Amino acid sequence: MKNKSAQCNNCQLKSSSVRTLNQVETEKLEKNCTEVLFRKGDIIFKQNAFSSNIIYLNRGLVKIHIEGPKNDQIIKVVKAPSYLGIPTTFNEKINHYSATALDQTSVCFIDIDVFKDFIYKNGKFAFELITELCKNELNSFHRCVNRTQKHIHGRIADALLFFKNTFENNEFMLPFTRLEFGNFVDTSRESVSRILTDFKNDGIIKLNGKKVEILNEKLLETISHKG
Amino acid sequence: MKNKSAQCNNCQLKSSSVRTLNQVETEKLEKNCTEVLFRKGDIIFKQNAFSSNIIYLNRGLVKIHIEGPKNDQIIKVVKAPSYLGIPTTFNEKINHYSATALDQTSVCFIDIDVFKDFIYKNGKFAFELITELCKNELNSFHRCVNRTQKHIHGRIADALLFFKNTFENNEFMLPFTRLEFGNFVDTSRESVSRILTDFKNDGIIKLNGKKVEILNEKLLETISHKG
DNA sequence: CAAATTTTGTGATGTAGTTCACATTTAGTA
DNA sequence: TACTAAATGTGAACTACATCACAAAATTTG
Repeated sequence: MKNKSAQCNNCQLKSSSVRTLNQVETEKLEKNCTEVLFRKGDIIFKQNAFSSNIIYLNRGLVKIHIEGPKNDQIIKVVKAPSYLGIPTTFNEKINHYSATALDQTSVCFIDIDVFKDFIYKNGKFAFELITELCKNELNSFHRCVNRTQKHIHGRIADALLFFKNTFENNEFMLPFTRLEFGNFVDTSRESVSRILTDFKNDGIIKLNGKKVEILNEKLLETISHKG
Repeated sequence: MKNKSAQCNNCQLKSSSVRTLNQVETEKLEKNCTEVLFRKGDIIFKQNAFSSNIIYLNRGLVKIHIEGPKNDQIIKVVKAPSYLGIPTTFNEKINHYSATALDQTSVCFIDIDVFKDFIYKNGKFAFELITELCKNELNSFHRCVNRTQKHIHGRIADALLFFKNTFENNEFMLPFTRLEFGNFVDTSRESVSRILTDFKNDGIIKLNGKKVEILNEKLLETISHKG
């Protein structure tokens, strides 16, 4: 974990809400914001710990996960640039979920009072934030429906297509162990193994450890739709 | 469906955001707001239809549901007073889910531009709204984890405790058919039947059709926790 | 109020996916 | 570079629920 003073003014990775800030506001943000680096596996914030800052993901990939009654569940995987866990920080004393870096990751910690002040005083800022929160809620509804109603083959197909989109490439390294993959799609690590080799044997993907190449995207989509 | 002109100023059921409005703003709201009554089973808004208004539930009980790949899934049951489906209306062309009245229900349709204007110009209004959206997202995460990780007995126990809380009474009428109950807890209607009679036989509830009385809340909670 | 329709309960059967067990492989570290 | 620990693959047995089938209630409607 490494600390840098933030350079919000020159930052190329502003959120749509931060882009609404004027010069004076941006300087205020800069004074109340630190950039921190995390390595793969580092915990950025932890469920049940006190929440203190608004966290903005500049660079890297992060998993958001909740300790459930049975397993750790990976609710979503977030790619920079994006806010991390506004709901868990905003007017909540403790974090309702954890965030863990899946690769080399850079994060801005923003003072929550400064952030709230922007909401109060800058209508555009509030508006952009609300828009983002609404999008998140819709996504989480759809993810939940898919999680509960699709069979494993469909859910794993979904996950592979999701990674294809986030890495913007047909070939990518899974940022997960098989167990984590299982926690992402609500199955056991054994089932993940079995289904990935199914897909490999059917010529849908090329598979070598964590390296995946999607060979037949169409078919993956069919499997996703049919559940 | 019956239409009334709204009386926002005297309304006793204001949302925390609307409570932040001043006299002038409240009058503006009143001019751009109509109250509509729905009966049990009426659709308030429908998935894939164009979304047009912010909808505030004054009185009654509503189910929010999404058509999934397999079943209709009831995402949540909302009790008045509360906003209905801000995420689905806000900056989205079409509704991502449906809302259906579970009993006699009264709803305010608020012009979306007036609503957006409040966000831009009244920081407190925006702040309250953001707080509410954050709470909703956290709830939906927890619900999703419970849905996917608990066994049916646990999920049905959860649902019964939820109704106990929303009706604020140990005795209540289920607002659901067994099929809807199944869609609420992700099972078949048959399993709902079986497990409710299990609970009845174990003396945990008294059951007569849709009428339920919780006799052993402690045990229900244990079942809920153990999954 | 009688007929038609929807809702419900319950047994029998089927199955998707879990869990267990153990052999390999891979990665981490002293 | 060897030694240890973690991650992975795969067969076999098990199980929680789903699905099917049908009878009985309850509700709706002409």
